[in-house]
Parts: sequence; structure tokens; C-alpha cells
Amino acid sequence: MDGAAPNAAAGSGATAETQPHLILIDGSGYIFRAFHALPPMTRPDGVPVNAVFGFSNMLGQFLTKHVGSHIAVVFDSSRKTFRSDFYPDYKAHRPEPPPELVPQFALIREATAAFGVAGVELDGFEADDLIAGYAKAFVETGGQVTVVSSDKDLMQLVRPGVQLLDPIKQKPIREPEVLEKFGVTPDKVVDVQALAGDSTDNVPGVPGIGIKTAAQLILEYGDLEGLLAAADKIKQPKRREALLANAELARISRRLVLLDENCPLPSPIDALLARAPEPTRLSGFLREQGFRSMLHRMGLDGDTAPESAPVSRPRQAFQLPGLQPEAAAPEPVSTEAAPFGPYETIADPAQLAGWVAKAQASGLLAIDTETDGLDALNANLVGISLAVAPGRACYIPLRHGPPPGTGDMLQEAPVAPPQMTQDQAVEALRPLLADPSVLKILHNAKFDLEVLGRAEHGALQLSPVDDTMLISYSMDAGRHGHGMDELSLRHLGHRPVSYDEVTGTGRARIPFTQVALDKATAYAAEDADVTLRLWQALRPKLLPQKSLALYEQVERRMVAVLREMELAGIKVDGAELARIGEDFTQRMATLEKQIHELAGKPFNVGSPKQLGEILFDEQKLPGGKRGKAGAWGTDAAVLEDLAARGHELPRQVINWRQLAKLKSTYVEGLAAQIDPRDRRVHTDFSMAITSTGRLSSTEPNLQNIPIRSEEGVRIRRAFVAEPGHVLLAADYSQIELRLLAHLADVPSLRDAFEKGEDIHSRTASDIFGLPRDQVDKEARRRAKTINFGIIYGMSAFGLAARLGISPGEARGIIDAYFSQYPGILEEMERLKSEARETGYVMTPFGRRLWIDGIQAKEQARRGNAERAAINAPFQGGAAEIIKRAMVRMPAALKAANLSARMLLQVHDELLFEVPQGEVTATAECVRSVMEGVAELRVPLKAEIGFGANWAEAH
DNA sequence: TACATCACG
DNA sequence: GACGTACGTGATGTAC
Repeated sequence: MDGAAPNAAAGSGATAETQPHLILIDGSGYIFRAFHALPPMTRPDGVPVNAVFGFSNMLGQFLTKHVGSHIAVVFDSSRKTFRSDFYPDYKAHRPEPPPELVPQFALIREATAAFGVAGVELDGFEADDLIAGYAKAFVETGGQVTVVSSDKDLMQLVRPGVQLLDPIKQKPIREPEVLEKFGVTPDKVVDVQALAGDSTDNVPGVPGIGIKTAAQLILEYGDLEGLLAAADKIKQPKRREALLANAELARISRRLVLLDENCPLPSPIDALLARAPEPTRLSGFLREQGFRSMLHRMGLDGDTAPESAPVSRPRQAFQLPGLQPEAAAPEPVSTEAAPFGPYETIADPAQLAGWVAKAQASGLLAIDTETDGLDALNANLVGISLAVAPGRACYIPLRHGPPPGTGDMLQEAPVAPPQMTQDQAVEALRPLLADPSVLKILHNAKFDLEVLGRAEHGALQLSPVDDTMLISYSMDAGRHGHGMDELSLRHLGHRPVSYDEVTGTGRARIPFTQVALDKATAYAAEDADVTLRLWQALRPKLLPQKSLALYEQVERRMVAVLREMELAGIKVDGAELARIGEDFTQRMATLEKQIHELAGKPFNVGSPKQLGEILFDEQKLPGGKRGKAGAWGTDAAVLEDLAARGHELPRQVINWRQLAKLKSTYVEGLAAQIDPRDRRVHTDFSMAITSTGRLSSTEPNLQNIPIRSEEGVRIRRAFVAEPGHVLLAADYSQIELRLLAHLADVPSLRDAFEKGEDIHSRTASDIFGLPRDQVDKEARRRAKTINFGIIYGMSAFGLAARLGISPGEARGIIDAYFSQYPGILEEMERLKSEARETGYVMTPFGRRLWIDGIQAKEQARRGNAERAAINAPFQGGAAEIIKRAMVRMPAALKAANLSARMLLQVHDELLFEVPQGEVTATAECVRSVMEGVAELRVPLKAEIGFGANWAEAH
């Protein structure tokens, strides 16, 4: 805080009074610093404000120290700039701003205005261009300019009358500083940058040339064109070749870095005149944000009404110089929350425009869609609800018809309620939904994105998006469900109107299109309201719960990936299914006849109850056990046991059941799911169902398509590639056992994986004390059973049952296993006690998996929970690994210029549809993504196959 | 709607 | 000494 006031520094004796002085603040730089320097802070209503706070503080501090005749904060406009027109990659790999920052952009513009400072931005131009434009114009009128920024791209502007001010070091940057940084005078900076490039902005430059070399060349040849003209005379062969080969790239680079000082100026210079902030406006703004300490510091808190301070969650102590975060305050004391309703019904575009403006201003928008079905690829859009703040929500009906029973039976035709057309709503919403400065919040975003993205619904695209279901799942998997109603009750203490309440149930149920608008609004708008409030309640918990990275990097990114997969679907040969079905039908009929003869009477083979009575009551076969309901158990293990004793009836029932299962579920069930438009089946992946972090798949479930039996393989063959394509399957090999070797750090298992040896043979050798080359099939089979059993928390009893040996023998094997691999025993115990003490276990990548029942008094229930606790990190860790591969896959394929589509995920397998000519390259790309996705103590391995159908691809 | 069964990893 | 006995899913048919 020395006296490096720009007016004194720039004006060489001149004062602010005598010479015009324009201060241009680089808004993005301020925002970025403020956001990253401060811990998360939220207003009492949950809106994040740490960047707003930091920005306001920095701007306020600046104004107290520096005086200029003119001042403006210059912002980047959200849209693309003219640079991407001639070089699409420019700044293309910039990550989206973090979701907590998104709603703050609008508030920061408000803050600027509240401080009485002009805010300047222009579509199609970067802040740097506007800064260049204003600087040039101002200098031409004889004024001085100070640009508050440390961005090196702005150094090209330094000249007599124009200087930069480093906002962190409070140090002016003039010609000597530029010379030090670039090795050339400011007027040559762009030529140096053209050669050196800039990886963060994707400015290519000339490969192999950095700033030092570039400066040397420019000093020698004057400028870029001079250098390129003389390039063939350069002595160093590498440098010469690089320059000759990349001359055009260098010219493009120069255009990219050269600021457009002739850009249009959105406000006249007079509009940038410095003026004192209007106290009521400033205090109003600060009070709205809850910035009490700042109000106080500025002496603006004289007669303020009591209000609550923002909730601050300082995580690590960090302060900007002269900038104090607000004191930590307790959770907002339940100031009476906004009521849930009444909500507004929107019938015309003018009304909607008001809501769009509100969302634009707040930067936050919760959205929910109402449809006439749960199948996102087929359901029709019935209405859209929006929420912009707690309690402020509306419903836009689009396809509501007359409610039932309206209209006169005799004459009057039933009348649909007033509503705007879908086109009107879609066009009003489209810019808002795409606006990168407005965060869209949804619950189960994948569904709404699929519905709104369909062409017949206007092909709406939403970005950026947060998903409250996934936020909840990231922290609380296994703890409870993640449906909106359940979360509302749990976190907001509010039971929303249920769907059944508005549509009725059973025979009396009416389609949502016929629900009267007042009821529909009460239901639909409330869902958007609840979604917004859930976001406010849950989103701030991600960081302290250490689940933020998982949510941001995995779950949030999975939405788009799964959406593409569901949309793609997989082709199923319906004619082949029909042939299989006929064959099964015939064979079942034959079997049924035999079974009835063996039973001595006809009965329903599909009825376990009737079968049990025949087997155990009538025929008195041994080994019958009754289940919960008192019925005889007749599952495959029981029947298999009887069959092994030579009984024919159970054998044939086993065969019949296999065919019945395949026929009903996979032949008929699947055929019914083929979409006639593309002859493909489109599953719905559920992202927040499992207790371990796995996906699940429904309608149809494409994660349990048969493969293990010969008959099953026939069904899998009906999953085919389009003509000219193949299916490519990539499986993680032994992923859970690799995680076991990693987590328990087992030297022998690590060694086996490292060397690519058969892991079960290694285990057999270790626990049975056999030399590696003397492990026979039976020993390997036993070792395999125990290896998998371990991951499932199996007991000696269970192992005995599986291996058909006595519990004593099984105990001996388990003892040998744990004495060979003591790290595994330790890890099992550690997981049980972690679950007991905390209620959860962690996956290797930081997902918290809650274990239900771990504290139960009933031994059986607790035993179940302990086994779940042992299994969860392995199953969950594997799920994490494949999800990470999936979120990386689309970009990797694109970068390799491959057009393969990812179709399915089956827990440790990814299935792709690949153009025939790209198979080898795709296999390599997929392998490298899958194997490179995590660094464990053992290597990851992906096994890849391909073929005309899914069976062949294995 | 509950249960049993069985398809997958 | 008894208890129960390998984790995680979803779809189907029967019986109530």
C-alpha cells in the first residue's frame, strides 16, 4: 500500500485535477482472485457470495486509494468472440466456471454499479479488446490511462500515457517491466507472443520456440513478417524448419493475441466519469448481500435494520491484503422461511419475460419439467416450472387439455385452459437456458435434459447445470433415497404435494394434461421451488464433506455421457429374437409334458408353491426347507442338489425354468422395448440408486443380458452393430481383485498383477503351498472361490457350502489365506470398524458409502451390514474407476478423430459401436483411457474384443 | 403388493 | 449357545 497511486505515477507531476486520468479495471482478474482467495460464503438465502464479497472489498479499497477522473470495470462478455471465428480452438479448453461462481457474475455487475463505477462489456469482444479501445481513445484526447491488471496479454498496450498496475503487488508496469518479461519493447510484444504461443489460451505459436528465443529472433529481424521473410536463411536447421512449416500458424497466433483497439466502445467516454457512490444504493446493496463488516467499515451502518450475516465457512485461513472475510456466523437461525406457494401460473409470453429477467438478475434458476410419462425419449412435454428464489416459482402449462367432466354433455365443447404455445415458451427460455452466467438447477437433470433436448420440444440446451439428486448421492449414497420428495422431507422439513394427490390413483387416475391448472401449478412449481431450496441446503455441504471433487469431476460430468448413451441405444435383431422365442416355446412344451408325467399330474410348473408341494409333500424327496412364508424352497440350488441325486423331475424343472426366464424377460420383454423408429433399445441408466456408486439400468435392464449359458449366448447374439460397424467390448480385468491387492497392499498379489500372471493360480500356490507350475484346476477353482468370497465378506460356512467341503476344512483354507495375506485380514477388520464408528466406508477415490444397519443389535442384520461394509469399497471403487474412464472417453475419442459411440456400461465393461475401419484405433484409444484413469499399486488392465454382435465381441 | 426366482457384474 | 451364513442390482410370474 505504498504511494504508487496511478495518477501520481503516470502523470509525472500532473494531478488528477489537472489531467484527465482513466482507470480501467480488468473485471475478470478481480473476480478470479476474489473467488479463489476466499472460502465459500453464502447469503442467508443460500446464494454463494464469496466472489461478490471479495470483489466489492477490492473495488472499495481501490477507490479509497486511487483517484482518477474516469473509471470503469471491464468485463468479458459471456459469448464467443471474433477470435473463435478464425481459430475455433482459441480458449476452447477453458473449463466452465465453477457452479458456485456462476450466480455471482450478475451480482458482481450489480456491485460495480452500486459503487458508482461504470461496468463495460460487449458481445463478441474480450475485456482486453475493450481496454485497448478505451485506452487508445483516451490517450488520443490527451489523457493518461492506468489498466489495473497483471495479465501479460495487456502489456502490448504500454506506451507513453498508458501503464499497467499490478493489483496484487500494487506495482506499476511500464516499459522496463515489459522488457524484463518479454525481452522486447511493448510494441513488439505481440510478435513475441505470436512465436511463443500461449498454452493456457490455446494460442499455438511455433513449436519449439519459447519467449526467450522469440525475443531474440524479433530483436534480430525487427518483427514477425521480417522474420518470416528471412526464415530460410536461419542457420539452426530445427528452428528454420519450424518457422517455415508454421509461418501461417504464427500469423494466426499474432492475430489472436493482438488486441483490437478499434473495437466499438459500448459507452461513450463521458459515461465513465468518476463519481462518488450513492450511499443509499451502496448500503442497500451491501445489506442485501449481508456484508455487515463492510457496511461498518464504510460507515454505512448507521440506522440499519437488523439482518443476518452471511454464513461463512472458512476452511483454511487465508486473507487478501487488507481484506477480511466476514466473521463466521452460525447456521441461519430459522428466520421464517418463505412459504411454499402460492405460485404463479404463466399463460402469456409477457408474463414469462418477467421471470426470465428475474433469473437473469439472480443468476440462479431451478427448473422442472412435467411430462405425460417417465420415459424421457418418448414422453411429451406438458409444462415447465421455474424457481428463481425460495418461494418464488411459477408453472408454464403447455399442453393442458380440458379437465375431465368439464364441458356440457349436451352442447358445450370442453375448453382447454389458456396457455402459451410451446414455441413461445421455448423461444423465451432458450437464451436463458444457454446463458453461461445463469446456473440451471435440476433434480435428476438427465431426464429433463433428454426431454427438453428433443427436437419436438425445441431442442433446448441447458448449461451450466447442477443436479440436486447427484449432489445428494455424492454425499449420502446408501444412507437414504435421493428422490425429491424424500430429500425435501429430510432436508427442508417439508412434504411436497404428491403426484398421486393431483392425478389420483388407480382407475381414477387422470393424465397430467388433464389436471386443472391451479392444482398443476401447486404441484409443478413447488417441485422447482423445492429443487432450488435443496440446492441451497446441500450444495454448500459438498466441500466440508469432502465430496466436491467426486461430484464435480465424476457425477456431474456423467450426465451428458449417459444421455448420449441412452440416446444412442443399441440395435437388437427382432426377427432373430422371434426365432429364438419359437424354439424356446416348443422346447418348453415338451419339457412341460415330461414334467407333468414325472409329477403324475398336471400343475403349473411356474408356481414354486405347487412345485414344492409335489416334490416335498407328495414325493417326499429329502432336503426340503421352508422359507419365510412357510413355503418349500425350490430354487435352483435345491433342485440342482436333488438332480445330482438322480431325480429326474427337478432336473427338467431346472431346464424349463431357464427357458421360461429367458423367454419372458429377454425374448418377449426385450422385443417389446425395441423402438420401432430405429430398431434399437434405449435403456435408462439410474445414477442414484445403488448403495455403492454403481449405475443401474432399467426399462429394459441392459446390464443383465444373458451370457453364462449356451441359450443365453443366443440372446446376446441378437444385439448387433449397424451395417458397416462392429461392436467393441472393453472389460476391466479382475478390477475388484486389483483393488483388493491395492487397498490391502498384498505383495504377492501385486507381483502377480504386475507380471500379468493368473491371479487365482497365484493365490492357489500361496495358500496351498504349491509350486506355481503345480497348481491344478481344482486348486485354482478353490482359490478363485475364496478370492471372490473375500471381497464379499464370506464366512467359513459360506465357503464350505460353495466348495462342497466341511466348514472345518473351509476354516483351514481361510486361515491359510489370511496368514499368507495378513494385510487383507487387517483391511477387512479396518473396514468393519470404520463402518461401525462412522457409519460409512470410503472408496479409494473418496466416495462416502453409508452402511445401513451396522449398529444393529440383531446379529444377523449387523452381520449383513458388516459384509456390505467389506464389499462396498471394492464394488464402489471399481464403479468409480469406470465412471472416470467414461467421462474422459468422449473427448479422447474426439481427439483421436474417432467416431465410435459408447452404448452401454455393464459395471466393468464398456460397449461401443465402431465403424469397421476404425476398430484398431478405437481399441487403442479405449484401452489407454481405461488403463490410464487411475494410478493404483497395481496396473489396470482392459481386455478388448469386437465382432458383429455382442456375443462375438467378448 | 410381497415373495421367490434368476439374469448380470 | 444361538443366530445366520457372499456383495450389488432389475424383471418376471405367482399368490395373496
